[in-house]
Amino acid sequence: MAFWLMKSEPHVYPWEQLVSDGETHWDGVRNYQARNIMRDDMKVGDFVLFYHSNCKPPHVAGVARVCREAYPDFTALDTDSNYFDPKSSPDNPRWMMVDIEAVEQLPDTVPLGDMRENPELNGMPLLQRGQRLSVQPVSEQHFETVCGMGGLDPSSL
DNA sequence: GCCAACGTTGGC
DNA sequence: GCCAACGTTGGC
Repeated sequence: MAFWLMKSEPHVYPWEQLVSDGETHWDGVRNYQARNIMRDDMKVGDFVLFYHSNCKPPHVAGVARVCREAYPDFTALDTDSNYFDPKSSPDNPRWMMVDIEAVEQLPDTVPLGDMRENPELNGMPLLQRGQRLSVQPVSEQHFETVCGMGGLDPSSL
């Protein structure tokens, strides 16, 4: 069992949309490091902190779970998609995605500033300078701390 | 809107 | 394989 954090801009795909969809395919990741994490490391049942970036304030909104392991990101093959990549092909798909499902909304969203101020989160990748990865690892301890800050008992998951 | 940090591209 | 130029991310 591993723990992850995934970023989404709320005006692109908000947490509320995941709740209403139930589950979704995480298309559009075009960064090799993030792809490798999805392809090699994310397993069904892993928990995911759903993070809203590029908003005021940035915050963790809810807990999701991986419900399908990596498979080709078909938007890379779709010429009509903003995520189209001419270097990807059906025989040799360059980009991968996983599916995630909503698990629990945090009773209180957890703002980035609060996370920075919490010494229990020291070393969390999200808080490192210049961190831009849209899919990143979270330790179990940090995962539980963030849940707690959001008013969610992680042992209830 | 600014800009620091980082990733990618492409000429050489 | 180096590295300058450029594009993107994302907090502030």
